[in-house]
Amino acid sequence: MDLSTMNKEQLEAIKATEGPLLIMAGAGSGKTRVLTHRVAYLLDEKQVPSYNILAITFTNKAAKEMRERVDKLISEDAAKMWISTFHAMCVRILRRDISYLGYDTSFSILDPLDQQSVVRDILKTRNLDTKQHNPRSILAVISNYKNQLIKPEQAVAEAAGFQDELYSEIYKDYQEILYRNSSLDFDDLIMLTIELFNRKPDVLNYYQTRFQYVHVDEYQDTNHAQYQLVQMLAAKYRNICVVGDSDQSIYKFRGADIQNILNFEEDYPEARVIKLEENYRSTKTILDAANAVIDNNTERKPKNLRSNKGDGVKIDVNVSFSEREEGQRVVQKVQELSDKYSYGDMAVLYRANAQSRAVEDAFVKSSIPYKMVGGTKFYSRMEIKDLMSYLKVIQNPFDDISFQRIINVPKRGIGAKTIDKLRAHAEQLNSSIYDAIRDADFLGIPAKTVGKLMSLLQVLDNLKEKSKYLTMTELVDEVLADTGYHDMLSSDKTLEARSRLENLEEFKTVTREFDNDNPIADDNLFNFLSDMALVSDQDGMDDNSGVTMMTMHASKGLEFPVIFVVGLEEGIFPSRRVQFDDQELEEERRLMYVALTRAMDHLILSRAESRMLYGKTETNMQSRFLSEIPEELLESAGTMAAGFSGGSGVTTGTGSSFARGPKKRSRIINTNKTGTAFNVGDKVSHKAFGEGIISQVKGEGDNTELDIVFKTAGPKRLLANYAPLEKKD
DNA sequence: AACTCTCGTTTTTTT
DNA sequence: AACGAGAGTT
Repeated sequence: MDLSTMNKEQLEAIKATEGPLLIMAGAGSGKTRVLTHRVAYLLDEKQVPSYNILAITFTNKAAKEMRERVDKLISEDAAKMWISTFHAMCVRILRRDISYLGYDTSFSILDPLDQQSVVRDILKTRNLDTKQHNPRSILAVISNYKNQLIKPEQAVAEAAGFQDELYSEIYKDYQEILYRNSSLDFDDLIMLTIELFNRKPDVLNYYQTRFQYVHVDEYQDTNHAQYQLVQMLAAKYRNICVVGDSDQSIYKFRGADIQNILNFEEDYPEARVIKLEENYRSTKTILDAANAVIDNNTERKPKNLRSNKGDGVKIDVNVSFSEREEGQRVVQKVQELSDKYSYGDMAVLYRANAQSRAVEDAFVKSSIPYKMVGGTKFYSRMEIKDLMSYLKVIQNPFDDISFQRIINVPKRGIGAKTIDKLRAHAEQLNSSIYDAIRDADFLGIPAKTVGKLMSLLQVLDNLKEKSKYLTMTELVDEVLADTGYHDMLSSDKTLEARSRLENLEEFKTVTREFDNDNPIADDNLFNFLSDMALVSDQDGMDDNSGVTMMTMHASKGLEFPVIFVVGLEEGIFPSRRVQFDDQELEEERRLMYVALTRAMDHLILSRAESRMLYGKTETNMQSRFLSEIPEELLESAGTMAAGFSGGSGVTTGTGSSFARGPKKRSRIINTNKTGTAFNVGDKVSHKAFGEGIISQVKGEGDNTELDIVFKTAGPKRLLANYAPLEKKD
């Protein structure tokens, strides 16, 4: 193994194999390289059996990459080493021993949509309104409990106040339902692994003994439960190496606790701390900008990240009139740079997925190949969810959540009433819908429907048999054929149905890949489902062919020669919701820091003066983050109106005709829609509400809101732009 | 039971 | 603007 290219600190980190070690790795400081070499060093130089090594990452991608890179470095095969995500690791552990906790080993893993339907069900049975109690926020509370390792009983006991009491009760219901369905959500995977370890010390001891060397990547992103899990695993040998950068902590919203990394030295007083501060990725200009921005955070340990490269070129800043023009500017720049860089060398980053639209449109129009990471998720498409539900039910018949999804898809004439009866019966039996169907005869379900249910059961049982000897690809085909799902879509000639069929076809590339890696075994289906549950849309498509589009969050850990950051506007980034919360604001700033430090050579920042987002046009000032970059690092031409906090004089790129063309067009579209002007006192008539009088006019242009008192329908607030209104004289 | 339409909500980020 | 839940209709 060649360590000659390592700098002093890197080398130190690689060789400090014994005892606790904290590697504070700044962006682009060769963190992954150090980690992989460290593992390789353990294997090759220290002769540690691969069996004794554990490395935990947050994404599948990181895990995969790490394994590949380690494999390249070492002489022997390291198949027995565990390199996996927290969640995949826990699935593996639970799969062996979850029966100690009373769960079935063929448990399903719920995705967020499934979770929602469980919560909705609970709200329904409790006669609660989903409008007053938002399922998503309830799930956030539940997730919080689990991250804090608080069990339902404890949550209920400690609840104070009406909402706490209610939500903790819902948590309890939720957890019971999951248990009955042999289903776990993501947070359960961690929480239950810890519970397993607590209840079965010998199981814990097995893993403690096995994993003599524990590594955790992105340690700043661990939540309390994950932290706890790591502590347990490393308690015996205390050979724990954590790597992270507190400036890149951007997942607080899902429970990440930055204190985990900040307190490492207290947790392990004997710990060594090594700082990697030499950046090999970005030009000095880019790094200076990133450092200047992050320097505005008060709650941070100062760090001195040095560039290893030259100054490079200045940072481009574009100010556009609209988000459409912003997209066109990106395209223009992409084309400019495309003789020097391939499309795969470039990435466009944005704060929220909703912003991707305008950029995507521009790419489509100019036929520039692109790929989007995340966003409208492939795996949450209806047809994919349906197929997965079939597979889940075949694997785990107790999974009522999936069963209810597919029981009448395609339409089999099994309606809400029948399902209600089955559910009630299943509850009485303390069993599943699948089982309840066997008693359908006695439940007052019409004979015709009973027949349908029976034949469905037959089909599923058959498929279960088939699953034992078919490849996943074959099984998917059989499922689609036997259940009538394929026929349902192919007989429907709409464009939508056709695209759904295409998606299912696309899905088979995933199964094919799985089949290639996995010879047929008894538990093929289980393994496939486990993999799938933990796979995100970010994984897979590794092709290097187009410009990458993704959220800044998704970009963490990646690097590109050319990076675009769009939507640098107050209210967008930083997001409106955090503008007045200092802590949240610092988290956003770290996100900006992450985004900037993804770039190697070129950084192009842009903002739009007005933006149509979520159905309305808004005008925003320049993002404070943009203003925080020293002017001398920016490429400017011409002058524009000042931005946030006095503005640093950031300007348009060219002020050329390019900027004006779309400007006009957008304006025309806006005025066309608005049409008539409305004033207080005007009499109007509305398609549905009838006659009324305008009592107030708020906002302007697209945003004009009208308060109207209707004769019969009473007072309403309407958007002038969209309401079917006619002015009367 | 299936379909259609309307209404209201949503929009941060995700393993 | 887009989407989904729920109500109302056939």
